[in-house]
Amino acid sequence: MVSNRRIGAEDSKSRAALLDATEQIMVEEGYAAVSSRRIAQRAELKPPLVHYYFRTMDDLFLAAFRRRAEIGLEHLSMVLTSGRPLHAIWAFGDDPASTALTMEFVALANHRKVIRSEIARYAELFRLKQTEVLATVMAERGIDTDRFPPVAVMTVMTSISQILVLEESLGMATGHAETRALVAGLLDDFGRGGTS
Amino acid sequence: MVSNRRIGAEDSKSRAALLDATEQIMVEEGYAAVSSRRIAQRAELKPPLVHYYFRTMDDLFLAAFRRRAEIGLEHLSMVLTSGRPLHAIWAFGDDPASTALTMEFVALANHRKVIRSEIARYAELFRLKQTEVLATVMAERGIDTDRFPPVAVMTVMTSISQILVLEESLGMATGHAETRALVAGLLDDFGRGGTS
DNA sequence: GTCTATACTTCGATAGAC
DNA sequence: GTCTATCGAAGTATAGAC
Repeated sequence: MVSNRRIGAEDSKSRAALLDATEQIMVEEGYAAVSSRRIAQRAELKPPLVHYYFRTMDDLFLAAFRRRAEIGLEHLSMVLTSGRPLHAIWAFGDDPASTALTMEFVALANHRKVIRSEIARYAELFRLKQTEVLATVMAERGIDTDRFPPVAVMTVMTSISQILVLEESLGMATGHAETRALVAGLLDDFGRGGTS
Repeated sequence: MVSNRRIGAEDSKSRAALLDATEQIMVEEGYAAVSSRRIAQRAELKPPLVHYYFRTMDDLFLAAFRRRAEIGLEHLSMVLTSGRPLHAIWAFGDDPASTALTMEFVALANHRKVIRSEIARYAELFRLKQTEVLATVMAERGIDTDRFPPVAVMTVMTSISQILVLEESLGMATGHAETRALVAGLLDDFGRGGTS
């Protein structure tokens, strides 16, 4: 049975504060540390307010994810029209704060089923958008896109940056400097228009 | 103040059952779904038994992680002496079940500080062990290890397989087939002894 | 439109009986 | 070596006051 309880306005200041608090707790302590009480405490509001603005915790997480994903899409659009699109694509995935948050949402998706499809949907959007730009650059540089399909190169780039950020958050470092140097070198080669 | 409460034997059947249950819940529902009551229910034991065998939940997670990591190290040792070490390294990281569990532990580490250093320690161990074998193979094949440091290649391979498995668990597929084909091709090239 | 009081559930953990 | 009884804290969510 669906509840008829009233729900707070979307442009409320408190609502935004609750979403901000949610993000902060996720990054600092992990998604499992997010609870209505902790969020309210962080936002300096009363716990039940969480349920006034978001009917369930799923609704809260969904709203937090969508807000962040939309910001990311806008950011990506801006950045891809910059002078060095390849480096821009790499730098985009190499941002620790946003990657950490993304990985928390992915972990969250494992036991919040309603989150899963939304994450997958946006992740596909990001990949396609980035791949589009990458394909253009690769074609311009005369790189063999049969041997190196842009979508595969894009997937590899994303994988590397995400895992590097993830490992660094654990305090790992083995192989990181070498990997970053390797990627930087390859990006420079691609940028100059090597044949492989 | 340290509790003097008694603790169960390490070779107890119930203790092993509790660790099994912990793993199952982590994979199926995420680490946040693991609670002493849920574990006991899954293992068909009484809830307080969890605290009899593990003083705290941190102790439980630590024991679960160590047990799995040691199994992984043994598995890795066996696999690396096989006929096709490159493919063995790749296949090792490309195993969905173990990767899913690993990613849950990583997510868990974000708010269970005592887990973090243990995960990092084992992850470094794995990387060094795999890199050692990779370096030997690359040297044999005459691959330029200055331009492609084995530890960087190893980091990249691990990144790709982990992210592919992770994304697939979300229901994503964009770029995966192309990426797997690209990796397979490169591994074959490396295996045959290309110059780059 | 916003917040408070509160019900109900589940959690981790301990002491002590068997 | 295992289980019962139980405490205090924290969780989600709702009804209703302001």
